[in-house]
Amino acid sequence: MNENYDSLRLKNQLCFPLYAVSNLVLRKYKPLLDKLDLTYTQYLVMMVLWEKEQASEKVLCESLDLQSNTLTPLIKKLADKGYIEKSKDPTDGRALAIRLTPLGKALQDKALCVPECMAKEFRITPEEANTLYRILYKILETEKERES
Amino acid sequence: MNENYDSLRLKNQLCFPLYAVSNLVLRKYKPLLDKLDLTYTQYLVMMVLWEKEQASEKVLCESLDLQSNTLTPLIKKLADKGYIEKSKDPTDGRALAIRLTPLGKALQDKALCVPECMAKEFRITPEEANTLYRILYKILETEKERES
DNA sequence: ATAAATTATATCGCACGCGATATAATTTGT
DNA sequence: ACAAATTATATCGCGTGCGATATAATTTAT
Repeated sequence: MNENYDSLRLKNQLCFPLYAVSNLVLRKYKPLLDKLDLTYTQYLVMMVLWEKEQASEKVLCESLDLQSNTLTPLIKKLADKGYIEKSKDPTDGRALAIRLTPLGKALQDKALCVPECMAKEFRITPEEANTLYRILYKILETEKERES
Repeated sequence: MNENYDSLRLKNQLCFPLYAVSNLVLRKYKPLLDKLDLTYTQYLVMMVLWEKEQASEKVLCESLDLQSNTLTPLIKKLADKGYIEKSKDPTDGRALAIRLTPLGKALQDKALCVPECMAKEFRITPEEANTLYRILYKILETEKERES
């Protein structure tokens, strides 16, 4: 191992702490979300629906930067749990109209403690949190521009 | 949806851009790593071994913040590909001694282009990259202190 | 009008991550 | 010395993510 390979040292990767922190955050959420019978990704879907009340699968895919091969089975699981219901969009026979059930709507109240609890889990300053947020969204938005 | 639920809006989560960027980065690495017959996590393991030449599974777990249920099968796959070899540590019968094969060592040269290519993928400034790196490692290290 | 292209959703297979648990080897406590 | 506790690795089951591909409905092009 000489300095020619410095670029391959774990400590010189930006991707690794990103990956490790992402895993860490998912582990932290898990016990909280277990109480709501939600996985992390299911929680994200529910967040979109708590805001929008109604959405197609396509809208969920775009909102969460995921694809149908991830969301199709996940939506089925949320429907099986009774949190959402699927129907056909009458204006476009290809599209799903995904809506919250009363049970799914009620879950929002139980979820209010989740952001509260998570805020206590990470000891970074509000400035650091803001900076992190801003840089991460810059990466996401740069990518969206590139795709179009 | 009223302001009482603002904390549950997707845009107010820090976890979501973290998760989305992490997924994005993995997607970006994939075509590059396919050429080396490595997955992303396998690449991380190889990076540790390129630096250390020899490591136990425990060392790999600690280095990558992963557990044996993830790494045991992954190590087996790397061994099946001929990149590493497993033997018993003679000083501790429980531990594995994991070492690079010549093929695994040679792979490092083919991997040199990976950080190069990835650097071009993300249009953030060096300052932003540094800031991101520093905050992410702060989160990881705060967590390690808390565990101990 | 209708064939071709596009779009929205669905299916399949593979490789993780991780909670839970099991097994084998070593260390600790008395 | 030896039973109990700890440690290192392994196994199992589940839920993603995603590349590849399929299917059905809509839009586009001529």
